[in-house]
Amino acid sequence: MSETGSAPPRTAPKKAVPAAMEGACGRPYHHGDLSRALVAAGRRILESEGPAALSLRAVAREAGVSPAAPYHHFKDKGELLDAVAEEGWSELGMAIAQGRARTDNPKLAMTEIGVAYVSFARRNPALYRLMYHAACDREMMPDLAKTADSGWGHVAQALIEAGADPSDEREMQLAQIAAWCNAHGVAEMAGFKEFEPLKIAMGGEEAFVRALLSHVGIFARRPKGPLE
Amino acid sequence: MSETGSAPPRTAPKKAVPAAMEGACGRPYHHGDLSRALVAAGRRILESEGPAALSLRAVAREAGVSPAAPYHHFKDKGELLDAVAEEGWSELGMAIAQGRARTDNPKLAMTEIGVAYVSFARRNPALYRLMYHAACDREMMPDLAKTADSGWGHVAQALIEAGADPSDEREMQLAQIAAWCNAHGVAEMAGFKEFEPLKIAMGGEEAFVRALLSHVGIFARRPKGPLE
DNA sequence: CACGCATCTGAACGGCGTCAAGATAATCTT
DNA sequence: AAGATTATCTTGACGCCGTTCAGATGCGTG
Repeated sequence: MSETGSAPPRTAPKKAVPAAMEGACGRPYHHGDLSRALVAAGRRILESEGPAALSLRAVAREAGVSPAAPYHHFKDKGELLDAVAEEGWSELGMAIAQGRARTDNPKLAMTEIGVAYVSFARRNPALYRLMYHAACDREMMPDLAKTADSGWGHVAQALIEAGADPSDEREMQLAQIAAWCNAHGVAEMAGFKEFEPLKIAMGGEEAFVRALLSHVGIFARRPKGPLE
Repeated sequence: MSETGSAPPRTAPKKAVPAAMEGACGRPYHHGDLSRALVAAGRRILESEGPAALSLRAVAREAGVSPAAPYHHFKDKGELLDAVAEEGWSELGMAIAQGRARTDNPKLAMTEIGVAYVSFARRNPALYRLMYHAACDREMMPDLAKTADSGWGHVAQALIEAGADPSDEREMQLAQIAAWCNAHGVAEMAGFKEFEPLKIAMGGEEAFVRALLSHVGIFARRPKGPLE
């Protein structure tokens, strides 16, 4: 009961709907699977009203349940937000895969991955912030950085294809982390209002982001080699 | 009365203390200059109890005044936090200057600046987060990035000394922004618990940060030249 | 059908940000 | 020096928040 992510049907298929009382949308028996509805409601509020309006009560209201209902699916507000963040990380992983697939040239793979990362963060700024804080405050590392077939794996492979030495484990790890740091930095700062004129002068935000990333080293060609 | 930062004696010298009723510390007439006391209290709470405990009421409590007292010095909670953030940016500017002064080699200046930036953020994680959000959410750009003699100026000069072309205004601007993005990214992500083993294996956080920064391109030698 | 259990509601608690009205004390005017 | 003015602080209140708990509701099983 006080456990966290052990077994509650967070994403469970929920057997089957008892077939009755479908109120326009789908709300099976008591409510249906509230967990998913709550996560969705949270995301909707986050996008439309901003993070300041993302209260547990508001989420419950949006989902049409009482303020206490969420506590039967999440230990507290933080856990609900974690679920929203997790959904975000998963989508970011897919965005990265799509970005990687956008080019055949291995030398450009890192750039496309970086652009995809930043683009996702810029399209969902509030969500990205939530994701980052969830990953940072709790020790909850996103799957993105754990499973080989998600974003992290693509980064590793792109680094190898760009000439990194896969046998130097520490260097590989450092390069991956450095790439993540850079993408994160650009993702968060690309939205500053003060850069607007420069963005316009460069013909749009994507050009701006590409320039920033290419300045960054890892995302441009990087001939490898010792530091000095 | 409803004005914000027009004239209230935020940092004013306060003429003189009426000389009387000094209760152990310095509290001139009604309270003294509450503004400063509130900012200091806010910072103390932020450091000791974390950002979640940083409520306006807690700050007032810490400063020994009623919950409504701060409203005679700040329009709302946000403005008080902005004041805390501003103090932080000012200190970061000094930290950068100190970092720059740590080496005579112009080629290493950028690295030292980056290390100083990240080091400050790592020593004051909650404060740095507050600073970043203040700069990001409001359009309040920190002085760091405006006045020539603060951090920004040092970055520009370091870039020039490292071989950047000062006549190419756009490139200079981009390089500065890129440097800031990178430092920000490393500053925020260097604290991830999952990197702990790697940090230890590298002999401490500073070595880790230096490696990350050097991977980043701008902070290492960067031979300049077109992208491809 | 009756029972058990997961799910949801209603009411309540303390803490929060904020505001309006009143008290207090420093400054200004005369 | 005395009264008027103004800045400063307190008290009390409002609505919203996160959270808890006792009780209602209705699904699934025996």
